[in-house]
Amino acid sequence: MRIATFNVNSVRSRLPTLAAWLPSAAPGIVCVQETKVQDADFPAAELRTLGYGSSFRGEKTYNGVAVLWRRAPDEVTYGFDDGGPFDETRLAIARFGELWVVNSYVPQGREISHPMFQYKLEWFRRLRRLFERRFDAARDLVLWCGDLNVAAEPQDVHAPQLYEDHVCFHVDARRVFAECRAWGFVDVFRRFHPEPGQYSFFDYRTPNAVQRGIGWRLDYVLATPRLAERASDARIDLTPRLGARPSDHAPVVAEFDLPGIDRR
DNA sequence: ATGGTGGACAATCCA
Repeated sequence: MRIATFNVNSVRSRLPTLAAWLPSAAPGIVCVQETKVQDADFPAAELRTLGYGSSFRGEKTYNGVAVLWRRAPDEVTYGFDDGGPFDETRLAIARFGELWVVNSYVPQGREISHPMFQYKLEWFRRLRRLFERRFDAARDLVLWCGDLNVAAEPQDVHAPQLYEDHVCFHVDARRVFAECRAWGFVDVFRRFHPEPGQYSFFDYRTPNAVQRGIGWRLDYVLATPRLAERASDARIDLTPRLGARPSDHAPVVAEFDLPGIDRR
């Protein structure tokens, strides 16, 4: 079972990219972020012609998450259930048999001094409490995917010394992300790629960023231990960037031995 | 120190 996460930066403008990438990459499940479309206008029919069903929650212009699948999930819920902001266009939880897929688009935070940065920190704390309430880290098969808008370690950004005050590398953002992971997640991609220079995000404003290695790892595939031990590979797929209008993010793709999920 | 590009949507906001 191949599972991917992909911040598409508008699912409608990225349809040609998806039409080229989905058949060749052939993921069974794709966690999509930044669809930037309200539900009435989501291109479900176009994705269906590519062989994928979709579950989605979006809004006009901003945010939006979707789960693309070859075999339909048993249930999908959106947003938080803790009485705080629902953020249903940033969080989707889909169950495929025993496999729980948590797809998140974490708030970027804007600036360290901006209220949205505190909102971002609180978002990670809320997500950790959601994991605590809903799942058993030692037993359940939970996959946490998405654009998490944090470079976890210095090797996850091309010039860490430049970005200590950046909302995606500030020590407070890295700490709450680490505390959320510590609930019980393994960084599946990093297990297969311990080497530096593996980035999933390249700023549009940096010319030839990929070729120059000027990027960030902001997109993650994280798994509870029982799921992580079934992983056989993970990679950042730069081929969608070969198209005419690439997203600023690249997909992260991982392979899991989950025969019961494929054939359920 | 600043601005660089791209997306949505129609003047800026967000990343």
